[in-house]
Amino acid sequence: MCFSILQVPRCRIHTLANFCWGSSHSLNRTCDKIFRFRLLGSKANCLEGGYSKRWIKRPASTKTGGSSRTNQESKSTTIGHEILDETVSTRSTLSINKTEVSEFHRIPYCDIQQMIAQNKDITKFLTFIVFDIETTGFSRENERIIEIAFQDLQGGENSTFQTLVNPGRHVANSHIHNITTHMVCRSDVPRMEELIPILLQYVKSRQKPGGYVIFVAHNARTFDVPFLVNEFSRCHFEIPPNWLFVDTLPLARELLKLEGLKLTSGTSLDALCKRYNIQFVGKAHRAMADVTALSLVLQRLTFDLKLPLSGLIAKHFTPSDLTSVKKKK
DNA sequence: GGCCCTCTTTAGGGCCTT
Repeated sequence: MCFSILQVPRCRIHTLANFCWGSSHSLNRTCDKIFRFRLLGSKANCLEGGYSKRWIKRPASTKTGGSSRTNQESKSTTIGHEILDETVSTRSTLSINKTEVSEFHRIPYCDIQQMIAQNKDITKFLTFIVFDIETTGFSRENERIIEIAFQDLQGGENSTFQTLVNPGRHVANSHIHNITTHMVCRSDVPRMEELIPILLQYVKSRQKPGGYVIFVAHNARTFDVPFLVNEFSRCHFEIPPNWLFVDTLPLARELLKLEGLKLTSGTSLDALCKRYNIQFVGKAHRAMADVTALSLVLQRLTFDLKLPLSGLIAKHFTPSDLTSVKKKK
C-alpha cells in the first residue's frame, strides 16, 4: 500500500508517496540488554473488547536496571504485561537501555528547515508515525492515558505498536472505547512510567540516524500531544527533541474552507472517513482502529490539498510551542 | 483548550479530542 503520488513536472517535490508500507526494520538490530519485552507470535487469542481482526494477546516482560556502560549495580525486576499488536508475525525482542534513553537528547539532528530550503532528500531523515491515544476523559490534568497505538507509515515488520496502559484508576468512560477498568487496572498491564522507556526505544528503532520523527494525530495540538507531554512530565521523562508533531484537524478545516464548505460539515475523524468512504478496521475509538483510519485519511487529505511533504512538515509543532502559547496567556 | 465563525474583536458558541 502506498500513499498517493503528487508530482509537479520538473520539480522534485517529496510527498508521502515516498513512505511505502513494505520496508522491513527489525527491532533486534538496535537494542541493548537492560530493559526487555517480548512480542510473541501473531496467532493468539483475541482480546476482550478488542478488534474483529487477529488481535494478539502478548505476554511480555520488562527488565529494568542500571547502565551497562557505567557498570552500575543492576537491579532487575520483571513486569508482566500485555502488548497488543496485529502485525508482528515473528518472534522478536526489544531491549532498552536506560542510559541510551537519556542520550536521546544528545544526538545532533539535522536542520530540517534548512534541508527543505536546500531541496535535499529529506525523506532519508524522516519517519512518519500516525498515533492515537485513548484516555479516561478529556482533561489532561486529571485524566490518564489507557491505550496507545503507533503506526510507522514506512510499514514492514514491527511497523505498528499498540498497548493498553494501566491508569491506576477507575475508567468511567468505557462506553466510548469499550476499555474497562477490569481490562487495564491489572498488574500485567504496564503503567505509563514503565511504558515510556519502551515507547522511546520503539520509536528509536524506527527512526533514521540523525533524523526526525513526525507524529501525526487528529486534534493533536489540543488533545493527544498535551496529554502525552503531561504524562511524560508526570513520569519525569522529556519528549525527545527530534519528535515533531502534525495535527490533521487544521488540514481538514483548510480543505473544507477551500471547497467553500462550512466547518459544521464535519472535520471529525468519523466525518472524514465517511467523506473518503474509509471503513474502520475494528471499532472506532480504539487506538489502533483510529490510527489505521487516520493513516488513510492523511493520504487523502494531503492529496486533496496538493500538499507536498515539505508543506506538511512546515505545519509541524513541538511541545515547546504549546508551552509558549500557554505562557503568553 | 485551541481554533473557527459570526448575530464579532471589550464575545460567545460550536467543533474536535476521550
